[in-house]
This record gives sequence, structure tokens and C-alpha cells, in this order.
Amino acid sequence: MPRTKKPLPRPTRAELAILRVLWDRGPSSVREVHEAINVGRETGYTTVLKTLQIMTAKGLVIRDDTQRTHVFQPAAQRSDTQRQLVTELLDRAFGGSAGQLILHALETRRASHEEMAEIRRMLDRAEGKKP
Amino acid sequence: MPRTKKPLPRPTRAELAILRVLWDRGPSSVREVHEAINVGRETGYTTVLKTLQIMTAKGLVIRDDTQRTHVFQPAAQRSDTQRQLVTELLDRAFGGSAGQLILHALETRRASHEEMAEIRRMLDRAEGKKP
DNA sequence: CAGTGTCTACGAAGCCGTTCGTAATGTCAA
DNA sequence: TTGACATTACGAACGGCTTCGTAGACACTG
Repeated sequence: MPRTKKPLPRPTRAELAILRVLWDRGPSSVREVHEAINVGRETGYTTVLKTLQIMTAKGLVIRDDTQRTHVFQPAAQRSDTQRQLVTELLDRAFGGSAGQLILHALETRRASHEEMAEIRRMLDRAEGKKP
Repeated sequence: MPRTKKPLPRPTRAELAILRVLWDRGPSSVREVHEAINVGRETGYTTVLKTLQIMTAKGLVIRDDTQRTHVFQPAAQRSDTQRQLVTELLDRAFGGSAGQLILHALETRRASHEEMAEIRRMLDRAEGKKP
């Protein structure tokens, strides 16, 4: 047994912002993350560094420190983290019912045509199969 | 001008739990909220009281203190708060695109038939109108 | 009135997240 | 080697959230 399943903690706001950079850019140094984040934000370099150190301790990111400049990458896939966050919001604010959440999301923002088609397919699968 | 628009702050975890009780039960005393929350939880009476006092200061709830036992009610509708939370999650984790969030929600939880029908209607409205 | 119970008010502690200043370490060029 | 620069490590401060203990105000009963 090389590894017991340990669920990753829910990333905080600042941590999620960093994860999004890593998901978009791929493995990155502190400097690269810092520059990517400071488009519109205003955060110090050591703040990003410190947060990445904390995230490493939490297991949210994986650090390659074989070179002097460490390189970080996400420990979880974007979609898994998204699922985690959706599940949490569902429980905390929607009593676990997905329908209301989806309606609000559709109301608020537009989805792409491909996404809408995909949503219809999922609705068909969930509803149409056994009427 | 009796009142300038001041957007309510996003409720925290404990605050949201209390709001859900108030939305479900209607105007309630501290004791009623406390009893409703302590199904499965274990929170002290004064903890609930203190949180409600803070929520009053924030404007999240409205307090009727004409009687000795104060009565609290939500300042915002459930649906407005839900929309606020969905919007926030959309921006923080989904780059503002509703489609991915909806797909995750559909994957994770089942929606009711009425809700699914409503979702289809919204998809029709959003997609069919301008092909 | 005295006692008992309920309620609100207040302060403080503990934890977590965020931020940053400073120190220590490593790198490279002149 | 020395100096300049980049990078990591560490500690501390600050604020927000959550929790609760204690005190004070009020009400009712006998």
C-alpha cells in the first residue's frame, strides 16, 4: 500500500487563483505565477511564494525542487476541483438539489452552444432513458 | 433618497446555515434558530446569538426587537443570495462560463423532472431564439 | 420581595487566511 | 573573490470567522 486516499482540502480564494494559473500555463515557477496573477491584481512576490509553500504542505500542488528555481504543478485536475467546489455549494446553499443551481447559472451567464448541446445530452440521459 | 443601494456582503458558512433556517421557517427567535441548527450540529446558544448580532450589523438579517425576545428574518431573498453565490463560484473557479458548472452539477446530483423541464426551456430560450 | 429562569450584550480566545519584511542561500559575471 | 541579483525560508502582523464564558437586564412565580 503505497498511499492511502487522502482527500485534498478545499482550496482557498488565493490558492484557487494560483491553481487556475497552473492549470492554464502548466508547471510554473513562482515568478511566472506571480506575473500571471498580477494582471489586474496587486500581490507581492513573497506572498505568492508563501502561498505556494503552504499549498505544497497541504498537498494542493507538487513541487519540483531539483533545480534552484522550483517548479510547481497542480496536484488535482481542474475538473476534480471544480466538482468539489460545486458539490460544496450545492450542499451549503441549495440543499443538494442541482436544479436550482443550474437555473441560476443559466440565468446569470451564457453557455456556449457546444456546452448547451452537452447539457441537453445529459438531460436526455438522465430523463429520457426511463420515462 | 431614503436609501442608497448597498450590496449585502456574502454570507459566511455559519451565516448561511442560519439564513437557511430563516428562509425555511420564516421569522424566528434565537432559540428557534438554535434548535433548528442543532440537528446534527452542536453549537452553543450564545454562538448563534452572537452570529445573529453580527449578521444584524452586516445587514444580512433584520431584527425586530420590539419584544423582549427578538425576532430575526433574512434581509435578502433566498434566490438572490443563491444567485450571488453562484456568480461568485462561476468567476472564481469557472472563468465565468456557466456550461462547465452546469455539467458538473448535473453529473453530481440529480435534478427533478420539473427542474429539468425548466432547464430545457431556458436552453431553448437562450439558443433557439438566435441560431 | 426573593429566587429562578430566559434573554441579550460584550469581550476575549483560538484558528485560519493573507500579506509582507527580512534573512539566508544560491548564481553568475566582472 | 566580490558584488549584484534572484530565489527560497521564516516569522510576524493583521483581520475575519467562530466559539463560548460571563455579566447584566428582564420576567414570572411564589
